[in-house]
Amino acid sequence: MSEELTNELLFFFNGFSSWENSIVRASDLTISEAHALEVLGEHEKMNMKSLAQKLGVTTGTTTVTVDRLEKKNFAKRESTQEDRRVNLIVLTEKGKKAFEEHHNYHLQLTEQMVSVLSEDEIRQFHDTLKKINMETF
Amino acid sequence: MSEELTNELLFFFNGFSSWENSIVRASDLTISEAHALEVLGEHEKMNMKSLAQKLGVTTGTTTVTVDRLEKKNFAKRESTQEDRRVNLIVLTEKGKKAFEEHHNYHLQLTEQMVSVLSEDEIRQFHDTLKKINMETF
DNA sequence: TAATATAACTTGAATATCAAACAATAAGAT
DNA sequence: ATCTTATTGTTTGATATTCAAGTTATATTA
Repeated sequence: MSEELTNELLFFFNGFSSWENSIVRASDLTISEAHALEVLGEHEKMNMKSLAQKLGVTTGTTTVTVDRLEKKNFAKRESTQEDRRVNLIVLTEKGKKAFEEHHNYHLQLTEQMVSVLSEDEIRQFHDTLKKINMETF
Repeated sequence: MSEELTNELLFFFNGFSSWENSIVRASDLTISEAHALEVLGEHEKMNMKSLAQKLGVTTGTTTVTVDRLEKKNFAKRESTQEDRRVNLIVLTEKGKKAFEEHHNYHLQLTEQMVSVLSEDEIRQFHDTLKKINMETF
């Protein structure tokens, strides 16, 4: 029952991961830089702690990643008056452009995935994902 | 149009990755060992090259991973008459058990995901995934 | 003010990964 | 048959990824 669905799901995740890795390797970003960029692109300003949480890694790891993003000029740290311990990370123009480009690849993958589906199937698939995301993750 | 669906997909993949990582960290396997185990558990015997391909890494990387699996007694290399360059990797009893345990977690996650869906939705979801997997990955 | 908590960084160590070079073996060509 | 080329897997050297634990600076609470 669930066995077959599980295998399809694993194949799906696996396919996505491989695709993602090959996209990233073809860019001038490393994997963790790309992951950080994906998150930062969706948020105007973000402190280290919430970025770390979103990425599912420790703040120490995030420090290293943001160091590199900063060195490569994709992002920069901004301090804030309210709490002087906090660093807000913002994307530079270069960072925003890199995010857009990366995001476009995601859009293209989505288009390719749904190209085999009918309008109805797409809608249904979207609804199902929403439900699962709300409930499970 | 595709924008929203893309975001749900990214959230979905992200949720799965985080879940997978936390499961693995709670076990006595590393991430790459677990990935190799996932593949090896589905194949009786597998040579290094095809294992590397399935994992989406180089054979050099796979050598290291299999070395550790072997050292930890989860798998072993077997040589073959037909082609003496080839190493066939097989799981030990301990490896098979670890695979089963890991796979059970996947089954549980699937159950949890579909618990919000109707019978019809589950069938539809399954069909859609099959189509996408066939076409895209 | 003193004690405690929090945000981010640093350090040291283990893993993960790649590209390139290498060794052993197989397959194909002349 | 032997010479050349291709393939399988390992090794090497380098970089990247990550964590846990400890540190520093700043906030919050008692």
